[in-house]
Amino acid sequence: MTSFLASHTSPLIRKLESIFPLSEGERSALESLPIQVANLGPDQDIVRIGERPSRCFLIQDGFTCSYKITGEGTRQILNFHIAGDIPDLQSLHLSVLDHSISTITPCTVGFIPHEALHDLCGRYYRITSALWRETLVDAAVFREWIVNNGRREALSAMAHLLCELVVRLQAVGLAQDHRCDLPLTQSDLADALGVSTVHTNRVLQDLRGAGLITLKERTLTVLDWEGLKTAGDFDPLYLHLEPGSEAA
Amino acid sequence: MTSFLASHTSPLIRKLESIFPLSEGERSALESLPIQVANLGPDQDIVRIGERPSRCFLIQDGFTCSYKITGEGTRQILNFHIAGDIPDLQSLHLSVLDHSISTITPCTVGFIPHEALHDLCGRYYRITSALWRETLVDAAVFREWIVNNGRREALSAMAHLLCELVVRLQAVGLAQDHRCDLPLTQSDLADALGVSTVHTNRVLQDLRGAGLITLKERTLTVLDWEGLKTAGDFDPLYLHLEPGSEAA
DNA sequence: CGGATCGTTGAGTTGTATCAAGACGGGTGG
DNA sequence: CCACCCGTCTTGATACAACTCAACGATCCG
Repeated sequence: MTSFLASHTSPLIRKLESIFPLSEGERSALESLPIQVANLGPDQDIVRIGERPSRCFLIQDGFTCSYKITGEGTRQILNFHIAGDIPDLQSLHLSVLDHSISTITPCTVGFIPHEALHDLCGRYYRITSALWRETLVDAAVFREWIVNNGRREALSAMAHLLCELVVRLQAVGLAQDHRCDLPLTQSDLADALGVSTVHTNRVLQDLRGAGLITLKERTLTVLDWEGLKTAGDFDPLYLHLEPGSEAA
Repeated sequence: MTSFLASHTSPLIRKLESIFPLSEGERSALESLPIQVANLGPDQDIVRIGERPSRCFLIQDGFTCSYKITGEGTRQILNFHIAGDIPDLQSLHLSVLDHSISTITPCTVGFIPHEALHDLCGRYYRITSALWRETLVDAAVFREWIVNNGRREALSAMAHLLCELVVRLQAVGLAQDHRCDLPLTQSDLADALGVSTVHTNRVLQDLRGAGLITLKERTLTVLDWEGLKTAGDFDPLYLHLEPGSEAA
């Protein structure tokens, strides 16, 4: 189930290269990061709240989500993570995890020891900056989700979430022409928006009825991108994408 | 209204020292940061969404908040900031601001050029780590606010928010015995929780009626700390405070 | 003293939750 | 290969949390 391999850092290298061109030394340091690849099943916790991890993981394939469970037992999803993301990069400087992260689909992930990352950051300030920036973009997404959960009604919030997912998937080549594989259940979407699954179902029907999307058999197609953006009050500014990777 | 002064970085130095003891070099580098102090009036934007700032600001005194305005014109407050915070530290690596920050009370802030911070970080990896950590704690607070807005009812969310404010104020010496100055209007609280001001008013009355708090003339007193924590489903883990600064 | 801001209250409305039940579909074991 | 099961999606009926609108009281400040 688990194997040691060098040079499984390509999703990370690609991401950093979209921010600045890597030097020889930077590239080879990244390529020689020790990384332990694992294949995980669906709906399986990767790390849990309260733990003190000694490594981060890089998603190579699949969907994961960060979440918390309230005292009343309801789940709130905090973010979805896709290929190229390092969902628990924060654990590099926050010793205790304040949320859990679980797979949604089966996933391939690569574990990288904190020690190796600290070593890398100590030597290359630009890589530190780039990794720091990654965590700052995550924070920007959290901010937008506060707005989504606090000030948008369910229909608008759903439209916004779908816009975000399409743009992010497009940025890593997992969506084309506003169409993508979206392996989320209505219950996952409900827990991301903080609404019930019943209401999620009705909201999706409304979006379909308005001719904005189709969503079946885990495939999302945006039929009317401008309409969906308007319905969701969506402005991709907060995703801080580099020019070029943005959606039309 | 604005003056140049050296050595106005003491709130920052105190904060970093709570994480690790500073070396001679680190301390003197921090003390010699160029900082431009300004006194600002209440309800005044410090930075605005869309701007590309070339400096960060450190709060020396007063309350500020980060916020966004939705397409429908409603405000969502994303976080409150108090003395010692650097609310737009993220602008060091994200060129465009994705939200605005405004004063609530009159404030004293110190502006620090990005250039000086980059220079400092390039020379001292531990300071980089500490500043990075600050932004990670902010992100952890955003995560908790997603839960607050998504999965808690207004009464519970209000209790949670008040718990957070008391603990954070206590950590910087601005609250004692679960009592503090809280210069927020009900409208501010409403915009933080994503509810209407009318409902905020009623929720506060419920908390008073339950004997959990008093709140008048801008002074919050928690009468029943355990009760408020329970009502708000509050666990301070996500604030990542150092042991010692935590509330009882 | 008048105006502005903030807090409070009541009445009616809307968005969303809950409960309950059935439909659909894919996988598994007999 | 069929029967069954389980997770997911869907629908209807009812209940509740929170919103809006409107008005009024309290304070503070110029």
